Amino acid sequence: MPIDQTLLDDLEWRGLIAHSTDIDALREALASGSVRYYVGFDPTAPSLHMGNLLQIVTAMRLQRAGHTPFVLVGGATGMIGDPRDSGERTLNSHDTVREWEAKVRAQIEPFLSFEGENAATMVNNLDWTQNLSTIDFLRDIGKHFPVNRMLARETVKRRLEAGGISYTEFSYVLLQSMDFLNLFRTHGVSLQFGGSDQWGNITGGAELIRRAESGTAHAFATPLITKADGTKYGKTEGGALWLDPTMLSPYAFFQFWLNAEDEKVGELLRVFTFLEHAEIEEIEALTAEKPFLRTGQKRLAEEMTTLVHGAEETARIQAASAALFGGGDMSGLSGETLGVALREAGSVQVTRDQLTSIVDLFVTAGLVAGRNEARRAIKEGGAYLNNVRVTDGDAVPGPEDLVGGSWLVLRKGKKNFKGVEVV
RNA sequence: GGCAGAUUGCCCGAGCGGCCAAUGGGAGCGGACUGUAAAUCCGUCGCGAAAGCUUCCCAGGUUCGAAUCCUGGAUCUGCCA
Repeated sequence: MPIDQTLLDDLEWRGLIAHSTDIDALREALASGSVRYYVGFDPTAPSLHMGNLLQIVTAMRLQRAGHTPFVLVGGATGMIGDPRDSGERTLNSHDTVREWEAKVRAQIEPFLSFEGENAATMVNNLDWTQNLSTIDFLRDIGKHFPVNRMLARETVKRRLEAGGISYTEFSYVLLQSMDFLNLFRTHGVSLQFGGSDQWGNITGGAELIRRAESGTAHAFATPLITKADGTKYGKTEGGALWLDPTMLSPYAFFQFWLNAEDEKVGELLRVFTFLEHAEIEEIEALTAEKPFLRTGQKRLAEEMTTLVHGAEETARIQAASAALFGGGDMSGLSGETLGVALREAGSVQVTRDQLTSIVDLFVTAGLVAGRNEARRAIKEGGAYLNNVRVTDGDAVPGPEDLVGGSWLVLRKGKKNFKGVEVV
């Protein structure tokens, strides 16, 4: 497979290199042949999320450019958990980690190619840690880590100020560094990348390779994706932007991207999509000129949902969004069209004789947490039945309210739809 | 091991015997504006239609009455050993 010489320029253009080791050395390495690189994912949840997706997409870029991926699922590091600012993690049980490990692994696989000259390889750091003795670990790995340097790391400093850190999490960097060293030794892996929050762990590995092997390893980190105001990105009402469709519906996933801020669309298109430079620049210009068209958001949502959930699902969601957000009057929609749309958005089934008050329907459909909240929404004028503002929450919808013969369209606020199918 | 301090709703943080379901800020939610954007402004924000019910780390106790006082326990922080 020929090596794409423009890879690093492309990564830089997209703003994907927030930190790196010697960039010229990296450029040279990437130009001279298929580089074996690694990126790791710890099974700290049953699904990957938006932050991981950025790493996956980046791994895809490198593979498409001719380099050879080694994807590490951290069966061992997942048992420990890397230190984060929010405080000490709760350790997960062996069984839980095993289970999540399998899920995460299966989730990553479709994105990479496991065939051809630069086929991807999945590795698990449990393989080289589970039989490692503590003494060997301390002698072979620990000796290369001056505690004063470890203490100076940003994450550790913040944790020390914020109340402390366990020895377990403090040691995490040794494990990840050892992973890089091990992959360097056994597979000739010479490049690691990851999120910028991992930069300390990543350079730890490069440093370890230098000390232990006198070898040269490269590394870079992708930027942290934030909202326009600098706060954390990737949150939906339901929590994180999970890739697992059972944890976050593809419809909600699509809506997340569709609602991207104007100021962020260009950046998101650059880092997350495979669109060509010219096309992105064109979209950026159009977004700046006519933001109300939301061209960038639509394209972003389409690209991302297609990547994660497939083209068919994306087409269904687009049709659903068009139906639901198309306009005020629903009466013209057929039951079939509406049914498809509402099943995407989320719906419940109710039998004809189970039809209850509008308040209860909002609760049943899961649009609100309780009847109080439903009544509040109605009082605030934020509750709609078939796109008509609800004034009397105690009213019970009758046959004349059924759109397309069997559907009630509930809406809370501007964009939260749920369907009730009356059967 | 000793001493001191802390623990309040999703988060931060007031309250220090009745007027406390608990000030304030943030997040969230709704409305207005707009474009299913941002910013802004307004409203809302334990459960319950209401009466009322369950809350202020946990378990007891004092009191007519406790988030507020006492006892024991848990966890965290600091200082000393």
